[in-house]
Amino acid sequence: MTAQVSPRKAPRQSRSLATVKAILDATAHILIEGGFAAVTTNAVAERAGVSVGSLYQYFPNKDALITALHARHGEQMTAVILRALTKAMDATLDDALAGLIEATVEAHRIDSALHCVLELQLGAMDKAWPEEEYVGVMEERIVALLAHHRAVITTPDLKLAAFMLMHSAHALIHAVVLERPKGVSLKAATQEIVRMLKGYLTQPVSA
Amino acid sequence: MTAQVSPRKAPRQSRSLATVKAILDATAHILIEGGFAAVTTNAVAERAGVSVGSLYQYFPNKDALITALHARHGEQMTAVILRALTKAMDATLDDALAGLIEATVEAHRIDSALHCVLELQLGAMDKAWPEEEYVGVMEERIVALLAHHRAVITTPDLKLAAFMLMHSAHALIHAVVLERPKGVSLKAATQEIVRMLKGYLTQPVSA
Amino acid sequence: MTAQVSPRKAPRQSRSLATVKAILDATAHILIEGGFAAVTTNAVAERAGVSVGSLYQYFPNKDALITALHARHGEQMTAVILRALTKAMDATLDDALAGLIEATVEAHRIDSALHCVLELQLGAMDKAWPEEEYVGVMEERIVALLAHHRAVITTPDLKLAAFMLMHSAHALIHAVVLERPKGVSLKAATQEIVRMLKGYLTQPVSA
Amino acid sequence: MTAQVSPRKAPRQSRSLATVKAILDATAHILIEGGFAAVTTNAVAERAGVSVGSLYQYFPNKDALITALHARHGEQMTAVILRALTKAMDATLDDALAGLIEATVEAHRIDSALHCVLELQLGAMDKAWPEEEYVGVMEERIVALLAHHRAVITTPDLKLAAFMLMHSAHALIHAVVLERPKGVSLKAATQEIVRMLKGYLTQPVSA
DNA sequence: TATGAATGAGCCTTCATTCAT
DNA sequence: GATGAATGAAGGCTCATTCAT
Repeated sequence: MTAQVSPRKAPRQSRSLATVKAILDATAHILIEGGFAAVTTNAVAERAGVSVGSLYQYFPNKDALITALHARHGEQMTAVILRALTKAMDATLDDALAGLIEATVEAHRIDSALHCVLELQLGAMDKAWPEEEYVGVMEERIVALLAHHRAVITTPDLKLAAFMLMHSAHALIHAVVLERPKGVSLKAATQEIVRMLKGYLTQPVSA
Repeated sequence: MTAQVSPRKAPRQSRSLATVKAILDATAHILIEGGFAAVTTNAVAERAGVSVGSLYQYFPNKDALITALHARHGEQMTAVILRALTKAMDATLDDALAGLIEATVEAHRIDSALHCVLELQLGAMDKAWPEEEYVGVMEERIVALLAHHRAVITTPDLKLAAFMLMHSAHALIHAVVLERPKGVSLKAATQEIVRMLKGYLTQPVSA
Repeated sequence: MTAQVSPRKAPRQSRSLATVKAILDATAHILIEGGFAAVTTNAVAERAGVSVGSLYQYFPNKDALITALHARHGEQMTAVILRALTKAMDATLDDALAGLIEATVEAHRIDSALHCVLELQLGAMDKAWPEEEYVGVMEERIVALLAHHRAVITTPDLKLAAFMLMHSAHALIHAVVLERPKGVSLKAATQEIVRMLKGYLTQPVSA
Repeated sequence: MTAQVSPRKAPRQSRSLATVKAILDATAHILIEGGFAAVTTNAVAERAGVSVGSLYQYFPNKDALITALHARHGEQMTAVILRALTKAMDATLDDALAGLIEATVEAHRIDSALHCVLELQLGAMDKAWPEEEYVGVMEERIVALLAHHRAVITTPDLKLAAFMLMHSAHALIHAVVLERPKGVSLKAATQEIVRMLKGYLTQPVSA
């Protein structure tokens, strides 16, 4: 994002970027360790090694802090998944699903603690990040993917199928990453999810 | 829940019960209307028609209030679902799944607003309700149900299957109750969930 | 205002009244000593001998504090002046003016320091007290008084005359109370004001 | 004010002067538009088109800023009035008074908004401008003027008369410029003030 | 000299909790 | 037991002022 052409001006810019990063990282840490209630502007500033004043130079208020963190995290995850979606277009349905789930699992492992806390605690604010926008994009892409494999899919309504896929997969991946039952490997669990989705999509019509 | 036979003691006890109920109801209302931030002990007490002092007679602190509400809600939901589980033991797998999902959907509709808020905003506290205990019980019962239908189920690991079932069903029911895609009836959505689960459990092994 | 019939409940009420009074008095003291900038809610509460919390039990915010002080002061002053105006209706023009000015001087001496600070510093807020209401009433009463003495007054426009009277008298009284020139007694100054007003009202038309 | 002949040094000096002017102008604008509370050093600097750092190069602190603005404004007004006073020495008492009042009215109209805000909100600081010095000078000049017309003035104490004149005239002009009663023209109001002062100064002794 | 990011003391306000009545 | 006024710690945020560049 930052073209490093002018070596003279870069430090300035990167100082700001570094500060913003430090603040968001501090927010994430405190959010994970102490929950939403522990995220105070003073605590964040202190942990980030800056003054409250600086925090307010980059974020207009406390909510913006959480929102920005959410956005950053969401973008990271979305990027991973969308990349997988793109790749999936050139594969068999089996491989597409497997690639997608594996990528999503991977995305969730990036910062699973943060992901969990954000998902659980962000409702405490009047939803701020345009999550739905990204979700909408993903839904469309998944519908496209399914349409691409229309031939082998028995489910009639692809949009409904995408809805079912997204929600069940998300919940399962969450559960698997955070509280996988003993004795089950992450790999096995991932395969089981793929198996479930595959079964759902290609289920004999009469069933 | 506790039928008091003695006419002398009942009023006292029921007074307390009534007050506790009023307080929890008030908490629920405020939580739904104004979110977690709106739940202040004073607001709850006022809405419940009692003094803050009285609130502190029944709940040692604010967290206990939320925890109790959570517990009450959880018990209500669990009761509905466990009842369905019991009934399901005497039905075909299809009917068992249908009954279970329908019951869960129904349970979510009891007080979906509260359920949503609790699930979304309760992470804000260090999880207090012994949710896992109930979840554990339910998991066991589901495993038992699956075992009962072992013959028609192709999934080898029933514990893993129960895990998959619970999480995907929960997420889907949530999504369906709260943000069902346009053009899809609640009934259709419910049937689709059943179809998915059935497909998963009875999927041809080779697939 | 507070009918002291029930000796049981009175203490409660008077406790509140006493607290409110203490808070307003503290505000006045701090305002006089340190100016508007020194009036912080914490400082006021401390000086009043109560907690900030209590301050906020009686005043919704800092501005309300200043507004209330202004109102209390304004009411005190207005009462004194209106009483003099009533008396003045039954006197000669000379005595009426003298009585009025003397009463106003007296009113300004009630708490001249506070009066001064309020007048100077209240513009700092978006005018809160309905001062204009009282001023309007006074203006009407003065016009009435002048009309009563119409015979000896040469100024044609009584409303304009009232305007001139009020503003010049107010400014002069202020100046006289706060920074009377050396060698001039308060009494002499007061008489001089009366003389000026009398001269204005009864000035020969040709002049 | 300081004409710089040297073409080499002038730019420097005038740069400073221009900057100071810009800063004071910005302060005035903000003070008028947003009141005392809106005057922050950052806001002033931004509006003036300079950095806060530069602001602090010319003014040691915020108070100095306000003080300087007050001084500048006071000097402008005083200049206008003193000029009128000088002219008035060569006129009849009537013309002298009329000229003086008209000049003062004019002076108040130069920047009545600023004048108003300064007068109202400046009490918020520990009066900083040596207003009294200027006031003292004016008082002396007015006494001189009155002495010049001693023959037609019946008021015995000229110093007291000057005091009365200044304060009543100032208050009336203020009132007239800012809240003149409906139906009264500025000219008529000005004449009425002159009439009042004339009446006061030349009032028959017995009255 | 000019700049403006950084600082941090301190302000207003809220709210969980207590305790005298 | 019930009450609710009182408490005061703590949080979000502002802004005068400084100082490295």
